[in-house]
Amino acid sequence: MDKRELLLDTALRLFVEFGFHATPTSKIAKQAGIANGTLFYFFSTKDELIKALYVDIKSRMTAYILETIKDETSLYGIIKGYYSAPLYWALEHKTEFQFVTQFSNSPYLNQIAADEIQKHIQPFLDIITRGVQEGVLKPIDVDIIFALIRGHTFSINQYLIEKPFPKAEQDKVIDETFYLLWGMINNR
Amino acid sequence: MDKRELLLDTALRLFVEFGFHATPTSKIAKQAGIANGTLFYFFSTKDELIKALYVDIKSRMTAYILETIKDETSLYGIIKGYYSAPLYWALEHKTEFQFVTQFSNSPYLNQIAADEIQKHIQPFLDIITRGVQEGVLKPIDVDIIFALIRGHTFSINQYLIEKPFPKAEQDKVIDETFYLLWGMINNR
DNA sequence: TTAGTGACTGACTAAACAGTCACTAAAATA
DNA sequence: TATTTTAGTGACTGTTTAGTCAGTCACTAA
Repeated sequence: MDKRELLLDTALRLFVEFGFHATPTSKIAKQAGIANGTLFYFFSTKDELIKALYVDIKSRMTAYILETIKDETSLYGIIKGYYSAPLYWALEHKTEFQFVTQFSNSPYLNQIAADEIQKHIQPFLDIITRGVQEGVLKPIDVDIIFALIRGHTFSINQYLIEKPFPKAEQDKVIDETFYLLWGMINNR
Repeated sequence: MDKRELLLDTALRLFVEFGFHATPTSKIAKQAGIANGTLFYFFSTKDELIKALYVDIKSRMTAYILETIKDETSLYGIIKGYYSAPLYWALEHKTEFQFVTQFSNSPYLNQIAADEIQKHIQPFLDIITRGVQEGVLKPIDVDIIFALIRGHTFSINQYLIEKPFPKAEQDKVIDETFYLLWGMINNR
């Protein structure tokens, strides 16, 4: 791991544990075993570091999701992937997921360009639109369906964090909650 | 509005706009037109102010929800109330709701005693438990049902913020999304 | 009328902070 | 080999910060 990565990794853990306000750059550098000035060599300001961390994590998560669904052909399979892949990723990357949640619900999110966010969700919106057009999904506003699926993911992630299960049971929870979700949006 | 309230109100708006890290106590006092020292007369530290604000808002929201559902007798009505009342409250108190969201997803939440949180949600958990026992709700883990309802509320709140509708249409969205939610958890 | 109280003030301070800068050591390029 | 670029250092600084404190003032009640 090079020093830039090491800084990002250390910052991640400190931000999640103490919050942005209570994590000085000096503490990040010290804990990473890297000189103070090096942090500012890689990131011009503390805010830049925070934003870079978000973009970095977000793109890794997106890559994982796209990799997971790449062989799915049915709408059902793709939507299930978009629901469950983030959950599996979150279980393996708890701190990262928590950071993204923290960041997304803070005023920092406004500092990320709208199209940077849009580009991550657009493919999924297209899929939902197709689902509605083909009559597989209920004829509801696409943004509502999107919000519901995403909300479902966050809810169940929260549930799985608060009640840690063995792996096999986790899979069962994810499967069964998708079944509930699918029942809600699917056009029977 | 007395000075304590004025400070809380000013802090609320600044925290939501700039975040905890970028809102110094001096800025809060100045913007409220109150002396610096007065802030520390009412709140011993900045952290205390932040926590007091959370507790204050949370209890006002809970009071509103309980008031809304107090005459409901059916499980259907109560659960609908627990879903929709926060949404109506959030629409009238956007900044407050955003603050609670921001706070809840930050490490500050850990500083709030677990039983302080529990006391707000316990009555609702009891209702859900009754619903499952009576066979009105699907036989699923009560905490899952709770997580799903709460997640639904957050999702639709987000949707309503991003797509502002006229009042009549808002009501329609809330009603129809509750219908979807009810279909998912109700034991047909 | 005096003594006390609680709300409130704003100048002040010590510590902490983000960010700078002059400097190296090593690697890439010429 | 000589020169430039890149990665990295850590002591330093100017500013900002949370929090303090000595004191004012309106009011109360004995």
